[in-house]
Amino acid sequence: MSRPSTAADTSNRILDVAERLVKTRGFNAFSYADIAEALKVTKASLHYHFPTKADLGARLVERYSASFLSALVRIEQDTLDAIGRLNAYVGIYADVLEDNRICLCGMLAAEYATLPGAMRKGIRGFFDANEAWLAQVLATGRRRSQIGFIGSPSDAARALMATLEGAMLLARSRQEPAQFRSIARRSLSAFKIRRAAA
Amino acid sequence: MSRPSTAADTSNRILDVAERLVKTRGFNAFSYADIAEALKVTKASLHYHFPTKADLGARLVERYSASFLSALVRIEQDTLDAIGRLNAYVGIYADVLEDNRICLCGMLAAEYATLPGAMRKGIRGFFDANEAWLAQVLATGRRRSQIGFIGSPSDAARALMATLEGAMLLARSRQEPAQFRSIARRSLSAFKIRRAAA
DNA sequence: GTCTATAGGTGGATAGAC
DNA sequence: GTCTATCCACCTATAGAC
Repeated sequence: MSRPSTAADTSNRILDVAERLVKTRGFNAFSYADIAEALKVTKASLHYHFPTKADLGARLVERYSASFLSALVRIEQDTLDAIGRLNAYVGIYADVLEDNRICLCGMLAAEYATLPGAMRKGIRGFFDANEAWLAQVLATGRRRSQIGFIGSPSDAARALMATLEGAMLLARSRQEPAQFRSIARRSLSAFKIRRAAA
Repeated sequence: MSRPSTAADTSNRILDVAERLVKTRGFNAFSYADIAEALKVTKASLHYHFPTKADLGARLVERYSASFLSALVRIEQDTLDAIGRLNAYVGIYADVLEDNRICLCGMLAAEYATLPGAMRKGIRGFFDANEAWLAQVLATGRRRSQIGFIGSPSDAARALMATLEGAMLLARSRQEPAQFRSIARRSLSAFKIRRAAA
């Protein structure tokens, strides 16, 4: 049942390794040699698929963003309640935190000043799309009285994103993934409506 | 009035440049050559003051941590109100965000997996001390009914730290420092007690 | 304390055979 | 598409003169 390896397959395997390396070490702290060793190919082969590291990085952000956004679409289809949607959103982050990794775009946001233009643009796009999705979930949830919060949906969305990204950084440097979940739970509980009577 | 330059002076000037570079580009994305050029000395001279880059990095975290903590002590002396103290705390972060910089330890937290042991230890110490200070301010403020929040002071402190660190990342990658202030204001307003009657 | 000079290694990237 | 071989720039770090 093994089919011949295609360029797309190889490219994706390269991106898989690169993504893991960026999430753990950062874009500036891994090399083609690292990927070559992991895949048991030579550096020259990698350059066939991604001529420059900037190409690789740009494609990486693009793929990560697309996969993240399609997960968001799925959440909206599968879950109708606002709290449920927010829980699922946090769940995506929580999954990443395993094995000493953090959000790809969170890591790249730290390295932002050193990255090529295409990557920067992709990172901004990721955060913009996340914010837009979250804001829409929050606005809808408030309109339906499923959640409550002060201020604009965009402001609340931004604050939640910032908290989650920061919590990943903090939790990883302390080797305490549980702290991420604790902070996330706390942030979400702020949206819960306290019922008037028991 | 110019006194002869001492080793301590030179070391501090080196650390000043290094700190700026780490805050903007990260520890892995600057070199002795960058510092040498900025200070108009040779790379070899730098190695006299800091034999290895790991030495430089460790000293950097140490100095940053000490300076940050002494600022916290000053806040506690100068400001008695909990809200005032939290505002001053946020102010320290806000100042850093100028010129495309972020918190030194926030940046290093992202690069954590690639850093030498001494730096890692220093970063953990920074976050631990920050959390302890914040938790104490929150606990005291709640006891005096100056602020209100749910859960333990430590949990609230961690969440606030995470939000501020994440907000710096986000605001910088969007070139929108105002978004940091907006998120910070929002976080602090959650601690404000809503008075029963006007 | 700062310099010149250089070692020894690794980075991204290319040429050309297969 | 993958390989061998190689280039050149840059990195951290050291030796030794001044």
